[in-house]
Amino acid sequence: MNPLETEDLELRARDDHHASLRLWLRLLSCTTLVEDSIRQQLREQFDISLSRFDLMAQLERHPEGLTMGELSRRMMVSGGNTTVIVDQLEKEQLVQRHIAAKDRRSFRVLLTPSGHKAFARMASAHEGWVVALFSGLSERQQQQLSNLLGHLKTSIHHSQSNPPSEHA
Amino acid sequence: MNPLETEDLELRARDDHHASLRLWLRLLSCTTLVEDSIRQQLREQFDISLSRFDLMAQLERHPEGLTMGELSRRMMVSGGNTTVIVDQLEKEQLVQRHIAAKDRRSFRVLLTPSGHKAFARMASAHEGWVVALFSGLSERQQQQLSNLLGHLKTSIHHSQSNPPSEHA
DNA sequence: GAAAGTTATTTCAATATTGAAATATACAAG
DNA sequence: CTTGTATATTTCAATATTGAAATAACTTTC
Repeated sequence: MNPLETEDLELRARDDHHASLRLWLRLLSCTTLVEDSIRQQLREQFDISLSRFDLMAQLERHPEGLTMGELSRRMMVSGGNTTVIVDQLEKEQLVQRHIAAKDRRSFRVLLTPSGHKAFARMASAHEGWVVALFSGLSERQQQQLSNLLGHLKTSIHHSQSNPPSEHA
Repeated sequence: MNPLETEDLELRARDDHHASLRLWLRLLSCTTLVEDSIRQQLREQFDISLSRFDLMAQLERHPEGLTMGELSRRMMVSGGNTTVIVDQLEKEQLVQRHIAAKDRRSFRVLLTPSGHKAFARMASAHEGWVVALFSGLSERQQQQLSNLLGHLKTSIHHSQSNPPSEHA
């Protein structure tokens, strides 16, 4: 390989790096835009935090309930944080800790009937906001975006469980 | 329009909604994965927070310096937060508040020489992590993803300055 | 050149989040 | 049974972030 080719490759590589970096900044800024908008709407219209809404959304999808650990993992937050949020929601009787007979270390967290009702009201508005925020993309573009993000997610998960060796 | 057609449209609409929701959750989860990974690496290898790194990155790109307001807007965080971060970095002499003769309300924040040096070291490692995290996507896929996110970002910004009227 | 309004930053109190240590229960091996 | 180890949750202190009020400097208008 002659010097010129080497230089070309290095330039290419450097450009790729900058491209990945730009891509990451763009990804971050889109997420922040959407997240801030939703957070603000939830606060204004329902006086609820995004975390609490998210936790209720997880429970809605799992009528059989979830343990604290499952909730933490799904929401990608610490266990300590999950405890706080569940405590708050339980105080307002929107969720309930349901002790399992089997294993007294853990329990399932469930939506109460009133939690279910409250969530239904919010979820419909929430869905509308999300649809509106993404409506600048066609259905086809959204599908593409979703596919690409799916790839990305899988590959990150995979690389984290099988980290590349440092040498060779 | 007969009942069947109505039902079809409603189903289509509902599916689209769920599609946008799923897309949003996927976007969020990719961002969280990347962000947590970078945050952890920065902490482990350089003992610095992501916020502080981000602020220095903004300054690196603007050798002429940025005002507090510009920094807040670019980093999409509150002014109060920016003050705290600049205070910390200034205490460690990585940045400097440079008073402008013109307008004594504001000033430009600049990287100091040692800040510049420290950032250069970190930036190169950081770029490597980002490249690795996105390496599951081909160059072409990254380009596509970047384009789609660019559209999304623009359309959200546009819709927020020109909010759709509620009726008609 | 005051008064009124605007812009830039900081301060402060409230809230959110993490990560580590503490607690409690379960399970497995001897 | 008891000891050791693993798992599930909570507590707690430290850190991060926001948003509103306070402060200071500038600009416009009369």
